Amino acid sequence: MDLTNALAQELAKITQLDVSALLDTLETPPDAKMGDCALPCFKLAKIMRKSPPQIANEILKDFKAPDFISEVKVEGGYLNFFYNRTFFVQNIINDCTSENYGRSELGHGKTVLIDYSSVNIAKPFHIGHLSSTAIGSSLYKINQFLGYTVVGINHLGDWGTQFGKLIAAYKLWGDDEQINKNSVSAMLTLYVRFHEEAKKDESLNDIGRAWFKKIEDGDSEALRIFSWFSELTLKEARRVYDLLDVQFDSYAGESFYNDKTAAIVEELTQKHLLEKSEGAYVVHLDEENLPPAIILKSDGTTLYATRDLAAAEYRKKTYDFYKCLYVVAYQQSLHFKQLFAVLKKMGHTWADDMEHVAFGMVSLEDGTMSTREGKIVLLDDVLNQAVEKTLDVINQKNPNLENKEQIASDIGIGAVIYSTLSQSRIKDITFSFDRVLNFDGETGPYVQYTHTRCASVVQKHQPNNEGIDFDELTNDEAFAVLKIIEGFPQAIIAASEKNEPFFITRQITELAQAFNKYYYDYRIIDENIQKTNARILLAKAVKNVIKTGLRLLGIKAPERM
RNA sequence: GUACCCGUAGCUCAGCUGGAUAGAGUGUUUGGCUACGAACCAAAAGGUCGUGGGUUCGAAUCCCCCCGGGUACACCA
Repeated sequence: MDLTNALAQELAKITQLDVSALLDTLETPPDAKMGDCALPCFKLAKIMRKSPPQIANEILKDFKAPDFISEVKVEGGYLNFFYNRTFFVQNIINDCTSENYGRSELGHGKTVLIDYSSVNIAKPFHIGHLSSTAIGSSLYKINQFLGYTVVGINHLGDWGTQFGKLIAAYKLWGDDEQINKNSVSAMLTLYVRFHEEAKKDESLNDIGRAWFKKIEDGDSEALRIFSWFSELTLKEARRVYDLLDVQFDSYAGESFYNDKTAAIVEELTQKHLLEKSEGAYVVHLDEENLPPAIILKSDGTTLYATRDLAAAEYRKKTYDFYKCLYVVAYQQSLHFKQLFAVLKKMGHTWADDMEHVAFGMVSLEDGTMSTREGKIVLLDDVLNQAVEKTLDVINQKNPNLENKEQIASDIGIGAVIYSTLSQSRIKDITFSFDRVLNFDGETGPYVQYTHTRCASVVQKHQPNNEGIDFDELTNDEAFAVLKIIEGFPQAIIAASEKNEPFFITRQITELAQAFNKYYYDYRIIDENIQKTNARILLAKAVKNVIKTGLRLLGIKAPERM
């Protein structure tokens, strides 16, 4: 039962206003002491031509408090309602101890596509890739929890002249043993060396282009080398994905769409959208106030945008998505605007169902990252350091803990994921080890710690059938905890609508804070069995909601730490 | 030059479609482990919400002008 909704319906009877209008107007007071729900009467003042306090008093006079409201007060122009706490507690507590609390069938029968992480073949996995991976993966879990059918797509960066160059470098200086041993870092070394030498010797670029042509033409040697590189890269990526608990349903990348671009060019031509301009073929987007989208280069070859058009059509045809999300850094926002605009020009109204889920860029304290210059922080290093630090902390605080390595991994990696999902995605991040490895305050370990506290106290309690004294949970501190829990399902829906996993991070962090306060002010297990049962129920609820929230972020919730 | 994004406490960030005294964390100073986990809790200090206008009963929030920072803008992905 949604209390705000119920209250709006009661108020509608008196004020003759629309329930939905009242729902929009009702708000939560800034301080819990003022009330649990408030009706500001300022807007009504104009219509009713009376002062706001006067209106509030008149509504109060006619208001017959239903059983879920215990008190109503007028304060200034506000009408403040207090929930009947006993009613509230009983209403919420049973639902929220279920694993399915917050789950819904909202998205039943609808498919959400999420394009995220998108690794580049032969490029290292660095912290710049973490945002897309963590945000995308979390959105995957969130939408799935809301009943959507979700398809996770890793749109591989596996097409382009660069791969011809890489093969050329391999043919010149490559060492199989080195590559098998050091995988991506060996490939990167080759690639960097190629660029250095090409500065001195222009002809190398021609060799690179020739090798790329061979890939395009399906030359067996070129393909063999390339797929070998791809496999090695993906093997490394998959190891990281396993650590981060990230899954994909498709690895169809750029090369997959390469043979589907001709149909796009054909379609654009038939629809008279393609125009020749400065040697290239473009779609003009003047009406949309955007620069033209280049579809074919002067030499007749395709571009990234062409393949993305092909991918969009393929995805719509294959999955008939309800929504298609591109979790890609904001640097590419123009590209996506153009992509969506071209699709609309083609008559694809479903382009409105596509969305660029943009996020801020990650930079280092001494500037932007650069793969070619080797100025990067590898995700592996960050994860390893985080796990190592966790192990140190465990050895210091809880040296006899069983299964230390696994738990250190859950917490260290959780800390890293939490830190990327702890603010609105559009904000830029300056990477700092100090910040990521800080485990105090609003951090992953803090939330996990609260979870283990709950787990620990719940485990100490002997189950019984002596009954539950729900009034034990009506004090301010317990009530504050329960109100946050009550808001959890809405937070999940909001996270899905706005594509902001951070909404969940915020919700469970606030929950942990409220519970930790409660935990210090009240003893959970004491002689009074009925009261103890109630407090244990609260701990179970908190444990359950934190666990669910963490799972939606892709973070583990250990029972001990 | 054009477009988009960002600007809130020393630092990192919340603040929902406008509402009551702008909140957390961190850092600094200080207090709390002989009862369920101190990766915790509590207290102090810290703000002309970048500037200036406008709309409104009411603006951190909406609109406009500036200022500062970032990103992107024709054949890379």
